Amino acid sequence: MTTQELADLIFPNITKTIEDYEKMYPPRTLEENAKVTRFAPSPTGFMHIGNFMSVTIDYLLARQSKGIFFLRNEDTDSAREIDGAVEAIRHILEQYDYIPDEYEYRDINAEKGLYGPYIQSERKEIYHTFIKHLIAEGKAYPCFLTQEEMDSIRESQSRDKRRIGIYGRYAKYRNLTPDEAANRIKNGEKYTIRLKSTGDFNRKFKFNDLANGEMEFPENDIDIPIMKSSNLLPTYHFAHLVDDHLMRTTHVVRGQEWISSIPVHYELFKTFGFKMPKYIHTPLIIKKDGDKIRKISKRLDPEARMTYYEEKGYPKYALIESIMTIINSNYEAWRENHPDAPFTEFEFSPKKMSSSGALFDLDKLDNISKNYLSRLKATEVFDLLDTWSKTYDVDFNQLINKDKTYTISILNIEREQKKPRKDYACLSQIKGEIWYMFDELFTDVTYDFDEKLSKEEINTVLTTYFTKYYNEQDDKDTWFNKMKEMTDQLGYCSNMKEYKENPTKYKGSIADISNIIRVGVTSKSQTPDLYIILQLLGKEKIQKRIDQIK
RNA sequence: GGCCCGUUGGUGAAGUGGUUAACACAUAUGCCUUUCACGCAUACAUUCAUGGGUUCAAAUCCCGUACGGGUCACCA
Repeated sequence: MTTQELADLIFPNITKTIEDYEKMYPPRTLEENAKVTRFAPSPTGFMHIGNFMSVTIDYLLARQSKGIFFLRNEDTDSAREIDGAVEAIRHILEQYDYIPDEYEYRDINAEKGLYGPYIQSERKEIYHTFIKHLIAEGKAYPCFLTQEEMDSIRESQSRDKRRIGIYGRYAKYRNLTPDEAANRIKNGEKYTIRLKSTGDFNRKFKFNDLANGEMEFPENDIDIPIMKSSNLLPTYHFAHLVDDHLMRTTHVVRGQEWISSIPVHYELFKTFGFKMPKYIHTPLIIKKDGDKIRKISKRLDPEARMTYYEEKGYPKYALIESIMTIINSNYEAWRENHPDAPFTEFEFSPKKMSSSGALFDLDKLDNISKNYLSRLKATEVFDLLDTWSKTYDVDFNQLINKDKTYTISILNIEREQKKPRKDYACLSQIKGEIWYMFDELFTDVTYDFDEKLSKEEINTVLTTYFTKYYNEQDDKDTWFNKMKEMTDQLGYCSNMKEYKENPTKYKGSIADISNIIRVGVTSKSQTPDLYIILQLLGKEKIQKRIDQIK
């Protein structure tokens, strides 16, 4: 029996050839230097911050070069597949406007692009064609090692401090004759297909990673599995080879944890004589855990999941800006000079990417987000808040919509000016900043009056002010002059400089007076401008609150 | 244990043989101010993990050491 006959026995229904597929998926006709990138997550969990970094780069490279950015669903591990994962990924991509040029979702049947299917489980026939070719050529073989056998090999290798893996003399079935292999298959033995590696571990080859520069690796000599016995789908390595070749990917962006499989990918591409894509291995997002440093984990670290930021209501701009500063640290300087440019105009340089792990700094995120939100118009903030609260705080959503104009004017306090306030970094923090403006939330309040003040004093100030001085129609200057007038009248000092020089001469200062009114009306000792707050609340609400104190 | 990578302040980092070791965030203090916030100002690495070497000169080049990380599945 020949290897070709063995290949026919294993894949009797495969009649196409590699050449057929080369014709079906010809090289793309794109502009010079156009990059073809892909985001290729496996539907085994929710999107995390590391994925987000990769996909941001994918998107950026494709957009900047007038290339193609496509989405591929790497669902070859049926056992670990999680319901809803594909939807979650789609949701995130839509949220950040990273819309793939080519994609397909099983449920919506919307196929775009000529290089599909983009779902690996639907590409079985393609993979089998490539594997069949390899077997026919004697470059791959069925392996009948059982799990137990492999476990014991690994154990003994580890005990003897040898390299771990199925290679050399451990590759027990690599030299089986086609007849012997055929017999076992006919007997119904389970098998996996392994690459018959021709590499030499003692030989080195150079590899250039766009982010990390030149690296040297020993050649791969491990007979890695390329097709699983369980579902007859390829392993990641083999699917990467076939898909990125046939889909004509030019740039593969993935996490640094993949660097160690470069020798395998190098051999795979060499075996077929395909040109390798360029690789950008992104820094791992790390986390300090006590004095341990580790890769950030979806299970352990809530901030690793992209949904964390959605729940908190961070604007997408802030996330993109934050991740961009990690991707290229000169991004911040660029942003300073181009405050309004879309991030896709930034010239990304893989070389400038850090090759050690980076911590995703939540303080930095807050700062970026605060700055961004502070520059928006009140109506824009309202829209964001409205959308967010519809999902994450329904009661609050109803409240802010009860009197939309009122809510917007609250959000507009000290906004749309040269030095706008920066009170909140995310939408979920807004309620905590403005709740006291709503009577519905102004229940069971604890007043933050200065402990040194007597009840009588508070009462005096409040009644004096609201019976003798307060007038809703006053403009800001008149209002403040009246405040001063009352301050002096009550034995306080309306001039701060003077008060600071002789604090004992007075009962207190205009700051104390203001604060009594402030607390009386809002319960808080720290709020934005008092005048605006009084204006917005209006006479009726204020009166109610003053009565409530007494 | 093998292979690969890394180590500049609390964080992201600039820096590629001669700099007072940028910048941003965080922190602290002060100023401004009716509170808070904003803004402004100042402070924060005597030193670039460490030992040695090359050099007139090293964070920058070379070697060793230590430490840290990634990876070694029919998982991606």
